Amino acid sequence: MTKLQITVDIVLFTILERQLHVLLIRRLAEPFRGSYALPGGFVLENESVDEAAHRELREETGVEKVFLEQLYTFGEPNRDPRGRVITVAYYALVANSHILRSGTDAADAAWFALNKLPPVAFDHQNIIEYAQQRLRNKLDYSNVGFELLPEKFTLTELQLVHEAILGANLDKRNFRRKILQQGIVEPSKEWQKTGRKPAQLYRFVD
Amino acid sequence: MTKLQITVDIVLFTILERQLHVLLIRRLAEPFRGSYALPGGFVLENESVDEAAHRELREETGVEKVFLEQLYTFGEPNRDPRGRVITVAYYALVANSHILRSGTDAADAAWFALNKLPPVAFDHQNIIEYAQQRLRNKLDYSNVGFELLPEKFTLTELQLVHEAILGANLDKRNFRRKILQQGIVEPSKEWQKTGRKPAQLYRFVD
DNA sequence: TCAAAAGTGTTGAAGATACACCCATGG
DNA sequence: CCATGGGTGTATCTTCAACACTTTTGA
Repeated sequence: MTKLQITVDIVLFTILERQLHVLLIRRLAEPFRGSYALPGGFVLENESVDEAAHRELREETGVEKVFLEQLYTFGEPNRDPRGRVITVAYYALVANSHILRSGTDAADAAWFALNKLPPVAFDHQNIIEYAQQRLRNKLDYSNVGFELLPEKFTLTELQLVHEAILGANLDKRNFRRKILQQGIVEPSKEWQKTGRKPAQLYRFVD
Repeated sequence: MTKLQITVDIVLFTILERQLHVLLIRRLAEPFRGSYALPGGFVLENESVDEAAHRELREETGVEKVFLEQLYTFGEPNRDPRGRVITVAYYALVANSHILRSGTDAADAAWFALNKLPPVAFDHQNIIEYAQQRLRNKLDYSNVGFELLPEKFTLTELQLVHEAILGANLDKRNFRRKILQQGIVEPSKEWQKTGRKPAQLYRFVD
């Protein structure tokens, strides 16, 4: 009897060039050596599953203190050729200002746009699609969009985040009205001066 | 090193006396011997986690072919005093016309209204609350309510299901209009004759 | 004839959608 | 001076919420 094992896998999203991207890591070991896979690893004896997800994300990508939420548990008997491995999938969001640590674990990590994914190991393609769907749904009834932005942001940047997640264009005036009358942002005293015309920087309020 | 184990636990809902009820089973073994717990058990080597949930539900309650959906995975290290046990929680819905099998496994199974739960073992109280919340949310954007009714039902019965899940009263005219214009029910040719005035029996259409 | 549950429309408020132009700045 | 992206209002439609009486039947 082979031992049953539990892993966590994390779908880490960010926005790059107005598109939703996912972090993948090239596998150095068999099986699926050389192909890309989600960051993740085994759950240790004395940590919760949530802690394992945070730890693996930190070890493999250097990313800490991010939004991280459990997604679904994938438990088909043959999803991993090494034996019986059940994985608890998570998804996480980082602003693109976060920088990936270049360490041994993260040696070959890279961001991929969702419509340009390479072939991925195991059932990770499924997991990624499931995460994307969850993120879209969640955008409707929560403030999850802010997790993909730095502390201060313009309303146009926020709109681009929503458009990237939904994969659709939104009307600028309707979007701004909706966000402002929800009262979930407040103007900071700063203006973004990098564009043609200065733009008001906002901050998320809880 | 103690072996890591995976269980499934199932929150089985039904409607009794206009109230949402949960099925609990009295434990015959330590720990928590004599207290109530959710039906569930260990995931076997060659079955998927979903299959394990279906199997445990069948074995412990006799219930088959019901709506069953994964809820959340609870993985705190000390949630089970026997050792490291991670549980994948599910919730399931049955019409109250389904009858519990009286077998050895289900010897002491009983339905409890959600506001009259006895003390329950492990972290099962949490799991039940989580399931109730999920069910409420799901009612808004899905047809999950029909799973708690027999094939043919009156609109008033459907409304009572919604009210039981939401814990609130609904306006009859608004409710009926909403359901009918969604086009998710069709009138059958039968009428329910048990009440004072005959009521149209409807059927769910997909 | 009375009690109980079935069935049926309208109105007002709020929220969502569609739509186009002027402004400030850097190059 | 022009190209770029920032910023702003209104009209319409759809959706949701509030609200009360008549009908059929069994007891």
